[in-house]
Amino acid sequence: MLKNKDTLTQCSKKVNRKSKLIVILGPTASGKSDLAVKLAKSPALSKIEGFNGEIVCADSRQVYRGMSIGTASPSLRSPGLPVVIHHLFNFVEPNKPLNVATYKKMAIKTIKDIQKRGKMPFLVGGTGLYVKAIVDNLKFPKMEPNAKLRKELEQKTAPQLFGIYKKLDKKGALQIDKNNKRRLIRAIEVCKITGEPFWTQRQKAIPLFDILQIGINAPKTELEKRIKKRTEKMFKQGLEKEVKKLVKKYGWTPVLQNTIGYSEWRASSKPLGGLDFPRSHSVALTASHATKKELQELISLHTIQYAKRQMTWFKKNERILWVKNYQEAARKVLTFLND
RNA sequence: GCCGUGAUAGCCAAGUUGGUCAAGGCACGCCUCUGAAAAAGGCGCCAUCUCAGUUCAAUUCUGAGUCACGGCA
Repeated sequence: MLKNKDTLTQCSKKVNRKSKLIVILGPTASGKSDLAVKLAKSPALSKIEGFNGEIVCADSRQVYRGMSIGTASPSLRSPGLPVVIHHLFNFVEPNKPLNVATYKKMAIKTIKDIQKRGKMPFLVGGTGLYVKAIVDNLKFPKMEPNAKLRKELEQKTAPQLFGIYKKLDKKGALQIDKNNKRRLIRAIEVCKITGEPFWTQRQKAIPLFDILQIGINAPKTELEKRIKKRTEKMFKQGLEKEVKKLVKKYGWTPVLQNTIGYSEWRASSKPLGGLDFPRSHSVALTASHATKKELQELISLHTIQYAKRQMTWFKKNERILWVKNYQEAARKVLTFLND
């Protein structure tokens, strides 16, 4: 049954069919990376001619160099798994932040290149916006962040910023998050420099690829358990050393300050009421045994919270096919490829 | 055993010289998302240790009890 269909679609494929892209997403610690590797090298799937996967990162932190342990980079995972080529991992200095728009350009270029070589790209990661940028082909306002203007606007209060924005973009003002300074600043930035209202510049373009989105998730309690275990493992793998090394080399860059597993080691990192976190944790970089344990708990908590936020993002995406295991995923991939 | 201090949400923690009391913060639940996204922001949820007294009215004042912490012995 599939064979007949196959020959039929084979023809049209060459004419105007978009190239295929498989997206694997889910919350942190759900097992995306392992699943992707297995799918990419699956013997069952390799029967299909030309099927041979390469992985492209869709994770806003795994792109940075030297942050392997804290971001659970695939480079140090599951030594038993087959070797698959990974792209856009571990390649940016943590003092040169990468943003969505730049990421999108690079990812698309990488995906197209993989397709050109006759291989199947797997976009793998948990950063909702990054995935969306590719899947929905988001068209970002062509306006690079302006550090000077941002600094200037940063001094103002949210109501003040809202006042400014209202004058520049009436329609946008009705919808924007009034209390969110970061968004207001970006919106003003775009309006001021491009001379056009921000809201009309947020657009989607025609999708670039024929996309299958596979989501993997676990029940909440199980995911929490896995996160705790993984955090413990990070400490054993030498997270402390990694953090120290990075801080020594780059200082507390915005990236390091904004990454779970790293920021917690910082002196001024916010203590947590619920955990009764001691002030002494400000000496985290020379942490005592007790403090380290608390630090580990804090990192686990932050990771669990992050996982929930990720799910909030993914829940909305109705095109995601949620699977429980490799078999289910493999079946979906097979159908997708034969389609 | 005696003296002192305290007891407010799952945790931390304000004010009320008596007026439907109940600020914050964290956790927890839900959500928003177009160049910082592991970011930023929004909404929701939960409370005065027990018993008695004074009073029109007690979370607040008084007494006793219970528990906790500190000191003395």
